[in-house]
Amino acid sequence: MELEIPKVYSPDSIEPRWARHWVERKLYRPADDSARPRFCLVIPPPNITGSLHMGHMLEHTEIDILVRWHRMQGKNVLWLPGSDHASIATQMIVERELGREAFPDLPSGPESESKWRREGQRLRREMGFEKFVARCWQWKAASGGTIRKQMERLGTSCDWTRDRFTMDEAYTRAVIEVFVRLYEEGLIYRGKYIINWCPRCGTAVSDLEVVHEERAGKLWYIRYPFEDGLGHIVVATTRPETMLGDTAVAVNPQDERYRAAVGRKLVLPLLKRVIPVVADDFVDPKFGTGAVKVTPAHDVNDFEVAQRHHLPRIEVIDAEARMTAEAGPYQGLDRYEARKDVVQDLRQQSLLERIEDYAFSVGTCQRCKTVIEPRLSEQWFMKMQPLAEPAIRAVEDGRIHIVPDNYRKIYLDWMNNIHDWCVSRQLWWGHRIPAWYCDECNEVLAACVTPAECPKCHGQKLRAETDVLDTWFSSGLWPFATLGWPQQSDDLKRFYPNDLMIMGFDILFFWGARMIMMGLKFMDEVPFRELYIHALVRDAERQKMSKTKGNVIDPLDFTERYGTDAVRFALAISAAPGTDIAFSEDKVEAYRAFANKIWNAGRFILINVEKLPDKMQSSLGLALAPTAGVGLEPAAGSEAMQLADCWIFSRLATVTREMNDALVGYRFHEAAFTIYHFFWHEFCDWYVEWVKPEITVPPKGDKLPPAWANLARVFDAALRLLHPFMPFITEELWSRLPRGGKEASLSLAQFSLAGDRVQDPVSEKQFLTVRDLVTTVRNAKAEMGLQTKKPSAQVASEDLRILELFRKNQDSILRLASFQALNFTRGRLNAESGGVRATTHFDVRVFHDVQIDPAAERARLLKEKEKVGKVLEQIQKQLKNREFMSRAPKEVVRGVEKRHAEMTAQLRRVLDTLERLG
RNA sequence: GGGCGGUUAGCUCAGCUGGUUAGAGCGUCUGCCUUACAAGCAGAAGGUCAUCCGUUCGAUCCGGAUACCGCCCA
Repeated sequence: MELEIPKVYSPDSIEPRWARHWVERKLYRPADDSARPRFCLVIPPPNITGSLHMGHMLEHTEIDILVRWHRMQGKNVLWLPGSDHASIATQMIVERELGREAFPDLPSGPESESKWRREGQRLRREMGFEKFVARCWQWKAASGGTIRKQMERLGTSCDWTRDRFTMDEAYTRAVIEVFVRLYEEGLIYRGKYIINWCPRCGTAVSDLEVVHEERAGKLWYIRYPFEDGLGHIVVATTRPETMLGDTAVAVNPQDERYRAAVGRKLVLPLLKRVIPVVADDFVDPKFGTGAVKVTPAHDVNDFEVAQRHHLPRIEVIDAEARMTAEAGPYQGLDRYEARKDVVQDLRQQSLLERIEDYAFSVGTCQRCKTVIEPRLSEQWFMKMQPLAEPAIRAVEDGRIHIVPDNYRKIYLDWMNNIHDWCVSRQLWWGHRIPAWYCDECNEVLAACVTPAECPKCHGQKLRAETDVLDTWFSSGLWPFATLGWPQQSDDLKRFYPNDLMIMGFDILFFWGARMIMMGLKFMDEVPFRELYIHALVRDAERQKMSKTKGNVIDPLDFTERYGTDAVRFALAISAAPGTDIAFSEDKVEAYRAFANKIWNAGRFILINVEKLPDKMQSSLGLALAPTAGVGLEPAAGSEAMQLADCWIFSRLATVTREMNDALVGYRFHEAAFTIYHFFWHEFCDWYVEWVKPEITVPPKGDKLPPAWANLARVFDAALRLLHPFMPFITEELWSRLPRGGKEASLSLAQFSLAGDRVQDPVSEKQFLTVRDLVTTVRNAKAEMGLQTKKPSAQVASEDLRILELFRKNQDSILRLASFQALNFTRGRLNAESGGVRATTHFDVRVFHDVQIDPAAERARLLKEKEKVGKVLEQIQKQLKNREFMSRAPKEVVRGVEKRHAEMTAQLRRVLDTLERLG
């Protein structure tokens, strides 16, 4: 019979079964017509190209803990899952796949990668829009569900019947609706500005998608001669090849050195174009020579300078980062080849004054790491300031609460310095911008349905926009578009605004900020009440995990080896708000051990349940029936039992409250630690050990012993508290307990059973005193080398109540400390024969027949003397301090005084013993 | 350049608004296969809370400076 419950917990035989069960039974659909309070959040949608990484695992663990916790508190819970279409990433993957099919025999490596990619891009254009997008859908159907499968396996308790995708038909309608409305209100506009261009992806990207990197570079000092042949100006640049597009040189108007030069003309080296010297405040006199070249078509700042001074904009670098015809002899060269040639030519013409080493920051494409080319380009933009203002107010006035608090500042900072957002992408996979150009009157129009004719000139020649929208445009609508918007659906009415959003810091601006702006704009209400920013999972050395470093930990690999519960718990107990997590295999191992501990506690109980007569088993089931759990209280038992029961039930109530408090504040680590400590070091180490005799001895009569009811209830309650953290093992053990009713799942049961009325500080204190005695004598035994012996002991105290307490609990004390007999004496013990331990409330003498090493005993006592002496010294200093005595609160002073008495007595005893020892 | 965070045991981290002897996991050492669990049990060692100055009766905690490390933004 015992073979049915293996000694070692093996999650792999249990977790997949429950994972399937939870999904198949659709347990996590909210009730349709619930009067219960609700709790709702939407997932930050993982993208379809991804597979689950440690960041998701943490995010989903945190969300799932909260969701299960709320659900177990009786709330009507919706956690809505989904994924986003990842415009650039998906297109890249599909293109590469096309390229691979074209050159299947190339070895893998970066060279082949770029060849595949280039060929894929060519093939895409060749096959055309329709076919390519069909191919993307095909890929999505085959590979886009990876994360969903992984999430299902991990037991994520979301409502899969509401799974959403950003390119679903309904969702797409929402995206189009939003675009058209914003366009009609003038919040979306089209224009030619400097944007971030990725030459490799062949598309514009937003500021947020550019990653700045410090690089070692050079500063080239170039001479620009004056047209009149009288001298020259030296300009410094990090990008000499862009000089071909210069249309001016700028200096600061306050700069004395150049005052006379302003207004004069220069001859642009190499191309011999005549350009003016202009004065502009933007120029930093301390940079380089204080004179900078102005390249309006290839630099944001220069673009603005050019606007102010009405300078022409000459494009010298094209979409593939090659030099244009405007670059004259350099036409067709790649930007870096051109740099080399330009520098060489300048040197030859003695126009290169010097070259300095210079560390500069360069923007790279978040996707492909290619250096971004700032480029003049016609794109669609979104005006952000009008949208940002309400979003700022919502956070400032507390309608949205950002946790941890420091992110609030970061959010506000970003919002206050917001720039317009380039939302168009020169890609095919994504939401096509619903705009048309009239070839007859040049009108630009946006509409939800394809217009038949130009509303302005009634012309028929309408050309559809081919650009798609930035993926993040659609993500901004996620909290309401997933619920059916623009329809006024029931879900939308019931679940908007969401209660919470949990996301990583890396997407605070991409998503969090934009969701807030869009929610306020289109729903006139915040998208969520709280925004919790979770930490970053790093490796054991606190390094960021990255594929290039090769330090990525695959959560699924760990899950297979250690169990989902162990990985979840390791994450949860490390998840202090605002602190990154140093994750390691050691940690997961430690919490696998915890799972094993839980398993064995369950094993102990279940093995012994089996031994109970059937009748008692059903009584036990009744004791655990849901109705019986209300206001959980210990059943009356013997006096000794009663003490442990009152203690553990009281602790249970405290632990429950502490966990609730911790979870309200997103202190996952605290909640996890609280239940860990309770389960292992209180329930297992003390309670189970205490009640063991009553559980393992076959019960007499046919009434269920109260010890049984109590043990089962505490275990049951502990499983409930643990469930949000370790859903699998708790579900398994809970389902194996005898039970009166037939509940579908622990995940739908009540979280907390213990009410505050079982709080019992007196019993708690008494129990701790008894525990103190056990620990003290165990310690004495160990230090005297008596671990294998079963000695007797004498216990003395001046407090008769303590002696009485010990006497009442004598049997348990003897058993737990492994002693033969105890006798009790009023007063204190002297130390003549050694083996005495003194504590604040009692003394203990361990009788022994072994020779105690007097030197070791002496050393121990000297150490104690020193320790106590030090503490005492501090206390005395405090007590002598008049200011402390008069100013500190009375309780604190009283506490110190009490402690002074205790420590004095203890020191005296130690000195005594030392003296007797000789 | 602007802003933010960190520095606590050998390692990784807790320590919630200042108040008894600063905690945990892992690691280390000692003794145990005690009939739930060796992924375990019992016990132990290990910290001038980065440095300096200040506020306070009292500072790991509050303020300032320094050093080192890290992050974000431009």
